[in-house]
Amino acid sequence: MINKKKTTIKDIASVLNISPAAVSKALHDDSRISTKTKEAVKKVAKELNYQPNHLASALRRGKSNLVGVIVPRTNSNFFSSVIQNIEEVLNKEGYNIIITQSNESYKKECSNIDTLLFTQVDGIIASMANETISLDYYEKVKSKGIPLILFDRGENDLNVDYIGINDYESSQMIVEHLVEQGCKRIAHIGGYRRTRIFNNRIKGYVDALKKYDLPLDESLLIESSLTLEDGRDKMMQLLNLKNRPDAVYVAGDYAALGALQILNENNINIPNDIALIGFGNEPFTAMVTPTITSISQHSTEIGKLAALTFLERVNNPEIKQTLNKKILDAELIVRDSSNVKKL
Amino acid sequence: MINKKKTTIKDIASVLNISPAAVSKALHDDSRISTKTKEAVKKVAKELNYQPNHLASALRRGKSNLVGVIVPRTNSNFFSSVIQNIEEVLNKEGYNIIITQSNESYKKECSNIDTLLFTQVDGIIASMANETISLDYYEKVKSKGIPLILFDRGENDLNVDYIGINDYESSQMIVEHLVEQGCKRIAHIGGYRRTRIFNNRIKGYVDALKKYDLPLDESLLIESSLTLEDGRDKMMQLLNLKNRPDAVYVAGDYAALGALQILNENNINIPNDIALIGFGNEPFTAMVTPTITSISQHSTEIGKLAALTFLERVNNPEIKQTLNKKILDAELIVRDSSNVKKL
DNA sequence: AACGTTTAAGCAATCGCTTTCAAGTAAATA
DNA sequence: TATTTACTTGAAAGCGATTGCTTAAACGTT
Repeated sequence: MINKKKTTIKDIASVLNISPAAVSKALHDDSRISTKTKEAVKKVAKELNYQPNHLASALRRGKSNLVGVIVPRTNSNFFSSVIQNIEEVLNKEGYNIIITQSNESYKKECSNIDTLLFTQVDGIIASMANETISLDYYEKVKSKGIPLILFDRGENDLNVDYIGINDYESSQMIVEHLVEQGCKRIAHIGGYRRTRIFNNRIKGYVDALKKYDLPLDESLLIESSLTLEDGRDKMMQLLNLKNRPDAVYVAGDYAALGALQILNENNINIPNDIALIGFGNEPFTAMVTPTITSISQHSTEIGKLAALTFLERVNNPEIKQTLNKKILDAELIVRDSSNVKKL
Repeated sequence: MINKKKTTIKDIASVLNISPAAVSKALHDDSRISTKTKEAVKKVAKELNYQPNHLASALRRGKSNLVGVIVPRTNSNFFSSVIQNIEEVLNKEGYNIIITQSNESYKKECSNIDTLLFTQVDGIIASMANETISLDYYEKVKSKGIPLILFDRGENDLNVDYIGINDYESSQMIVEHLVEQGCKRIAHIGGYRRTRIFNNRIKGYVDALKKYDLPLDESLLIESSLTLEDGRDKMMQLLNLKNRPDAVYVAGDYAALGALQILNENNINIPNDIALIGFGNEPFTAMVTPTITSISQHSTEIGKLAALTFLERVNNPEIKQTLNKKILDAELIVRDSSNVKKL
């Protein structure tokens, strides 16, 4: 039968007639061990198919080399791309990641945090659920003294690292672009105001209108959960206005898709009757008809930066955790849904 | 300052003047401990904000309560849904999952396996990368004696558990449906033959043609990587035939989307000129114009079954690992791209 | 020749928790 | 009263790897 007993450093030690301690040191290229012994140890280790017991070393060193990642869902191009880049950077440094999903639920997010703390992760990188308002649980993480890095959804007053894009500026770019297309009545289906990033997008929208001398019509500024369904509802609401908008900027791609469906179903010409812009640059924005203009959030950079920020923290525990915002510039990807000239 | 020293069972023990052993037992509701002591222990544990050290108990018990999951990518509705359901079932049983992505690369998949073994996972649930042919690495997992469960991509000769849908039958359903729509020249853009599931789809397609007395035209049966790009290329290839097909069944939704783009770009009426069917029921199939008929793979059930299968294995280690296929029936979701009658 | 320095490896204590076995106490039985 | 029996708890031995402290030998230096 197959040998199921795992080989330990003790086994290697007894083969070579040296102590387990020497084996451990040899495997870590400790300078106190001779090259000859090191080679012998490594050779035997390979022969016995030795696999270090991560749990034991983690216990001893008080480090699990595991990093927890919390995202609202993995089923989104943005998050899965962020995750992939976090993983790439951290794997190189010997860390593994544990991914958990909150499904936009605060309760699930809390239990995720518990799970991760229970697993003795060395740090947590998270993007908060839409629902999340209370920060108790994140305070808990902070109080454990392990690095906490937030991205995208998570700008906050927790005094921890944050990585995101410039939402305010993004809104400005969008409005500017729409104005260039000749739009005068620009609506905004925004996210929940209590979420910082959505609030920033709203602020950017409002200020941009002011900048271009466009009146702010309260009926054109709508708060939404930004799901596909709600995008449909809110778009319908806009269509029912006596004075319809000539452009709609939706703060999320899924909701933008819902809006697009309503427009198509009502045979409204996009972008000539109403131009449409989303946010997030999900792949489907380039797949639907017409393709949807959107904002790219630089998921690659965000992921890498988040990972690097964690590494910085974990390698310099003496530096006190403080607010450290890294804000990236976003990019407007112009597609058919807002490209009036082209049509 | 915040108390960063973690409380251990020793701390609780010393507060109550009992032994750490008693505390351990009390926390596990061991019958040998009096109710009074248990209550006292739990109260103190809460007061001291005790969090069990997972590493220590895992080391001691030789179980990490971690399950590794390997998927080609999380950025797909199918996989992310499977993952979510695996997580749901396993969390209830006290397991956490570590998700890794292979990005369809065999090399990455191997390193993922190494990572997971290193992390001392109690089992691995995986769907193999497209590239994966050699099974050495999975043999390695098997030889470690930890449960290995494969799903979707992974039907194999490894003699391990496998959960998937009935690909052969799915193809039959698709062809049957197309025949009902009046199609006579049905093309199939299939996946790589070496991958069992794609081969099964091809077989189902071929046999179904026979069943309905349709001739098998080799130029209508194409092997593809099933990426969006390749879907475009292969669709183009079909359009260039002297004798075009009147229906195309694509073995993957992304490639089907590519095909749809080409058809739209060439102003070919879907489904009247050419009907189109995908596979996987990715959300975007319901978002594009026209919506794409596709096969739902019951990701929910697959995830749950995979998790339950793992639990069965891990709770009955005495039962030898054997081939144990669980094949679910798939469901055809008819949409505009193949609904001739409706238009 | 005497002593300090390097180099190479071992010893033993931990990390925090679990588990077996024995022991102590109280209650029950003979 | 003596002996079981049941019930609680404690002591101690690890799980496997790491690490500070020693030791022992080899090497140099006056």
